[in-house]
Amino acid sequence: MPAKDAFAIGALSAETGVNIETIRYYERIGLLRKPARSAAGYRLYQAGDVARLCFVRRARDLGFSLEDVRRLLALADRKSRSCEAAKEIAEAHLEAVRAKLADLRQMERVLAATVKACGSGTVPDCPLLGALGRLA
Amino acid sequence: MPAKDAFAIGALSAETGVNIETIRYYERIGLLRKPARSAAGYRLYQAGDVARLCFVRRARDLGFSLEDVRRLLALADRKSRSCEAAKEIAEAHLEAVRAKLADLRQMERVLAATVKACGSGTVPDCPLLGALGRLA
DNA sequence: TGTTGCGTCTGTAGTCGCTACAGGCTGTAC
DNA sequence: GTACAGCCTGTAGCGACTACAGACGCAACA
Repeated sequence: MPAKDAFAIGALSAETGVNIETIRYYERIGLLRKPARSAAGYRLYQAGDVARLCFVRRARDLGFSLEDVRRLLALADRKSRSCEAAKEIAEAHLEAVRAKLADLRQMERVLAATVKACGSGTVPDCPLLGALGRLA
Repeated sequence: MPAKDAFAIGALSAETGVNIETIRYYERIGLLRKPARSAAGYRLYQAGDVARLCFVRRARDLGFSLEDVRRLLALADRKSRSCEAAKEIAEAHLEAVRAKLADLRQMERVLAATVKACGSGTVPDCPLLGALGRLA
């Protein structure tokens, strides 16, 4: 018996800001459990599903992979007192973020310098293209 | 008539640091032109191909999309005196890089704070999981 | 009672930039 | 001759969606 306050996928999408197709995708890959269905086959969600999907969205916003999200969800479900496992996941991810940050900063520096070298575009032999390499 | 100093794909890969499969991929999508072939069908490259592929690699290292790389290559080929078009591409990309940088910095801040809140993992009710949202 | 128009369904294919096979041919060294 | 590395094509997989096509459901309004 689906509760009275059940709602369809469009409402869940609106509530969480997660695309409808993405919600179905999450279900397909087993990140979200399969919801109840109406007689016509419509997915029927409840308040708990909103919370769960918001959790996923926040984790995704923080850049966690879906695999990480899956693990974090499992941990949150288990309500284990200590959060060592969660912390491990987050720390590993934080390191990855910092590595990517360093890469991007480097890119930014080089790009900015290169663009600047181009000045107003009146330089003969574009230094930007030159920086990438002479062809033949 | 392929020049005497022609070499196969493995050498091009070693020379440029670009994976063999990636080179073939670049050729398939038309980023690199099709090289001459030996009697047995082996790809035969020349010095110019090394320069070209290095150009691609540097651009990729700077985060340009393959579509951007394609355009930059075309510009470099045209040897047009002014580099306005190249500058436009680079500036647009630089902006995208900066946007991503801002995103990542935000992620880093939140993640670092969250991990820190977890402390040594002895806190009851993991604040990390809590930050993502209560389930049920 | 239509019919309009949106919402939802499934299933498949496309995106980006590779990467990894499988299964076969080539070229060289011993 | 035979072992073994290198090369070939073609296809499928990755992550995380996104975008259809084509069919059905449902509520409102004339």
